[in-house]
Amino acid sequence: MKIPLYKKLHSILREHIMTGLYKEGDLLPSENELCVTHNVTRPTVRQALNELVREGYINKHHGKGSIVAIPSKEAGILSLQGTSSAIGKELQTKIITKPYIAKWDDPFIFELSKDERESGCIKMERIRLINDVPVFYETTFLPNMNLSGFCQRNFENKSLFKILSKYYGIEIRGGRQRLRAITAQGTIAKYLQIKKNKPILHLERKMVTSKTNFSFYCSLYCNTNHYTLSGDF
Amino acid sequence: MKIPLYKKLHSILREHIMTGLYKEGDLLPSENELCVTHNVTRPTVRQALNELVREGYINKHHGKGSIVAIPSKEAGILSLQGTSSAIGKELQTKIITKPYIAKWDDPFIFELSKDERESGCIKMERIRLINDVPVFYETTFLPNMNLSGFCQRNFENKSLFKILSKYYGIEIRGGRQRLRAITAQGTIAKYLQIKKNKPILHLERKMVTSKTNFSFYCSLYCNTNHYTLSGDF
DNA sequence: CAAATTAACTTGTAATTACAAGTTGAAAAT
DNA sequence: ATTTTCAACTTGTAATTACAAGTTAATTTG
Repeated sequence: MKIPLYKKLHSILREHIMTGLYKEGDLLPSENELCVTHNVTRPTVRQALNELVREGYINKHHGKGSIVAIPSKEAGILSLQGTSSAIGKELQTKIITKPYIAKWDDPFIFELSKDERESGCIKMERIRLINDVPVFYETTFLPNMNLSGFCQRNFENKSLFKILSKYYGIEIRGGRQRLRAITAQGTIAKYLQIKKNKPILHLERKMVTSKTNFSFYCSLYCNTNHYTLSGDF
Repeated sequence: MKIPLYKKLHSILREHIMTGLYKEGDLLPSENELCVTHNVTRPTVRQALNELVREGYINKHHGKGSIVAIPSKEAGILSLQGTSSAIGKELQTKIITKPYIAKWDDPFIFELSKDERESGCIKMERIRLINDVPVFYETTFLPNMNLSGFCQRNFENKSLFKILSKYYGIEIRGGRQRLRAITAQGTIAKYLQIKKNKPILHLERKMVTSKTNFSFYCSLYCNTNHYTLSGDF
């Protein structure tokens, strides 16, 4: 396969930033230095750097250089946040049903392209717990396109985003989300271990990725009693 | 003033798209044509077009051309969307309490800077109705900084965003939002004309603007029975 | 010594050239 | 008439050159 030089350089530099070779606040090598070390010309280097700026990995300063930044990831995507207590330590992911190949629901929560409909659907149900208390009940839907070995993977306590990024080179580029407040009933109340008619949040989300025409979807029920859904934009 | 050629071209083309000279779906003149008509070279044209792509005004297709698109504005900000019926026509805004100067709640829903706390608060309560049915109950909090005549303005059926943009040159740049599902009680149930204990959505939002150190806030209760909160990211 | 200058960096803008690669429709072959 | 081929578009990638303009630190000047 033929990968453009600026894309190669871009992923090399991004890798160096992500692995910590270049740390936050560091000055990246100058454009001319990068030209020499990677044997390309300045327009090519600049194309790679512009991508990094766009993604938030660096900030450029006229006359000074490129400074490494931490990209504020998942902007706009709502994610969990503790209301008061510390969060992050005791987050668990429990698999209810492992990924399996199924038909798309009809009608589906979002409009599907012909390609997506024809390729079928990989479905998967998970619960997220904080301090052993269930907070999310999430159903994920992925089109069954070039995801070899996906169903065999172990998702227990692993991030779907990271797995898609690491093993399939798929990054989230954007998407659409819809929110409703509903009351917990039957299965959902059971999974979230709350009483019937308690208010919960229902979030339907479409994720558009870096892989052309590849989107995936999720339907998520959240008990917002102790934690909120929050996000930057 | 010295404005780069690619920026000039960029704003010319953006203007043409916004005024409708190039409509959605139209094919933009080719890069070489733009070179001739604007008397610049292709790298310059491409730089201008790349900006337009980044902003969502056009999509480029290898071998084909640049197709005009409508940028999905207010990305990340959740806004109202009808579930089925047509929306947009029958949206009303009703003022519950006109803007008035008050003290900030303590504690406030977001952390405030010293400047904000000292300047005091402009408070305002509104209800949004669709087809005469209340959907939002919204309290807005603005720091009382350089907003001369704000309390005297008429907000009935007017967009706060547009007023801030038009009369004060303030544009929304980003922000943070938090979501919870709760049950309607007392005042809120009354304003939204729903029964007690019905599930509603509570959204707390901080808006960061183009004016340095100027942010404003809102607390919003939404009946998501017939309409959802939705947004792109 | 302190201030001003300058030289040596940095990124920003821009023209020029060349070829690769996807798209489309007209011309040629079947 | 239908298919195939191809020429004429389009955008994508990349090297080269040149100068403008912001930043920094060493050097010169007062």
